[in-house]
Amino acid sequence: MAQKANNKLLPLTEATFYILLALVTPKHGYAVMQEAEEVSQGTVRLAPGTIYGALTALEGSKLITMVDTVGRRKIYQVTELGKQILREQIHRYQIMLENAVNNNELWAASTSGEGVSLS
Amino acid sequence: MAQKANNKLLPLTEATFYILLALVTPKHGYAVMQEAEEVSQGTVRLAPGTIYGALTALEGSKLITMVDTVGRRKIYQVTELGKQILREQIHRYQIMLENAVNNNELWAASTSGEGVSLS
DNA sequence: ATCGTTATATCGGCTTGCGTTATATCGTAT
DNA sequence: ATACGATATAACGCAAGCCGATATAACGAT
Repeated sequence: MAQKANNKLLPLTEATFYILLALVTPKHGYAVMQEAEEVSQGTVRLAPGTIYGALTALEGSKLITMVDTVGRRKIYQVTELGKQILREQIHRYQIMLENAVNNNELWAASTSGEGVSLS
Repeated sequence: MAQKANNKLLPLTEATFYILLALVTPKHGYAVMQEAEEVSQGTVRLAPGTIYGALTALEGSKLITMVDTVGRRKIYQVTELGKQILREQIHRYQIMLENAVNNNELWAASTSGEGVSLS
């Protein structure tokens, strides 16, 4: 359960996060692109260059591995290391959300005393 | 309430997120540095260059504004736009977490190292 | 079988963000 | 008053990440 040593690879970008998450089940680049856009509810859009660059980098870092090739399609899958990193990133998101939701000022209506007039 | 128009500024990096969050209450650069590191439980460490660069950029994007100067200290505070962006980013995190926790494969115990079993 | 269309991957450049280092100002003690 | 340590800001350069345009392969239609 030692999850402290890998922090060289953190934090993940949103794009990388979705790519890794999609590859929990094996698939090829184009499919990752589509799934990421779908599950993110359209908040992330992976351009071709983004995904293949990321895929190559991720493979270099051993977070994903190529498990098969179907025609010219390369099928990738997240490694155990990749899953671990993913879980650590999730934890980071949890910390951020805790801080955010506990910040009353952030959610309060801005009619209170501060009134910073926009110049 | 989906504010879709501001998405030019999203996603925020983790560093930027914590800076913005810290500036919900006005403070100067160095203080932001300390608070971010504290509330993030040490997961983010803002080097000097990181924070002042970000501060300048953020001011340019009108996400924060300088509300006062105390000696040579510049006191910044998040603007209403900044808060809005912050909330949108929080929503993005929520979506990511939902996807992650619902992914059973991710949390399943790995039986034997790398299962290269194709589906 | 050939052509046209869609799917899939690669390359190269541009932008942005981050960290390192250098510099200025403040507080405090003697 | 001055010197020293702590606090605060700024300028610079490198690397990473993201995207657009482009090339190649597969597939269906005629």
